[in-house]
Amino acid sequence: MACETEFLKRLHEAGLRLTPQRELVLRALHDIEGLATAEEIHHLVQASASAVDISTVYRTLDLLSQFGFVAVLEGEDGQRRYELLGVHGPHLHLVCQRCGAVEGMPLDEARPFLSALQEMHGFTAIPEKLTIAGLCRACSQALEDEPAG
Amino acid sequence: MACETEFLKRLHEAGLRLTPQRELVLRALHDIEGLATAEEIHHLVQASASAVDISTVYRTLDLLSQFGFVAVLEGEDGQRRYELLGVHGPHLHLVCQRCGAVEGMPLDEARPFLSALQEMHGFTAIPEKLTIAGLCRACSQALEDEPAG
DNA sequence: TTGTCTGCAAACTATTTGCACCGAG
DNA sequence: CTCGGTGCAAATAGTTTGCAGACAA
Repeated sequence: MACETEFLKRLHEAGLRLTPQRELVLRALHDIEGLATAEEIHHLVQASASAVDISTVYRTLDLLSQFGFVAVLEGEDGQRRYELLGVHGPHLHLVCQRCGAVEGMPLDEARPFLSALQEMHGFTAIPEKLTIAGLCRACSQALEDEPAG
Repeated sequence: MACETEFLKRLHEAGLRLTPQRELVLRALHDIEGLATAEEIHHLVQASASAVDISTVYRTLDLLSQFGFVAVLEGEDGQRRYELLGVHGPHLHLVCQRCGAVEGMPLDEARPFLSALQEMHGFTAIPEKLTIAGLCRACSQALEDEPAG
């Protein structure tokens, strides 16, 4: 986990410390390999250290997002999801509104679109934040077959 | 407001009624011409009828979104924003993370990208839900001039 | 010692729900 | 008379905050 060394460095720069709790949150994010809610992360952390409070998880996630180590996404259900950046290469998320599946899409495929945003609107998108709602292949097919959904 | 006639029709089809409260919510959405929180809508409605409760606003917004008349977006601050569809033409939103400005972008400009999603991932995006976080022209310039932000 | 970090409990906030009454068809 | 709709109040649920004690530099 090279991310841990990076984290430690950034913490030190800011006069902060790398505590076991913070390590565990980082590890949980690393293990999950994708989007996770604070509660899910908390759950995973508690498997190793049951005394860790969820408020500590929130505080650590806040720290990690300030450092730019994790992306924070607003879910359709009003819950935030967190994801460790830089582990699986830059990507954005396709979220199916029907089954909830989340597919990662390499950023390169969106590059022309993001450039167009820049050129036509002077808008610099933050791709880690980009979440696209829609229907996955399976679900759009299912809805075609049975339109009375 | 042609939308009102449409709304009435859909309500009747479902055996529901067009009440003054529902009319006011629709009018508020129409007047705002963009994204608004439930609270903002409630505020506007109360200017005409101070007794209307915010729970009624929520219930009406829910109804409108079920009918596909309004889009519901999750804001960065954990608040939902609502927008009447079909009034300003299909568009998506560019939200500046620094100043909070929201710019509308015609859907046509995103069409190639949405087609690519379909072809490469079999994913059918719901463009009304598409919110792109980033920096507007002014703010990205401001950050360049003064990187110690 | 100095300051950060933590767990706990309580506060907050946006949203949802239960319920009794009102009112249109 | 029958049901849908409303306001009110209370419940939820995710997240944030205040605080006293624990702990590292």
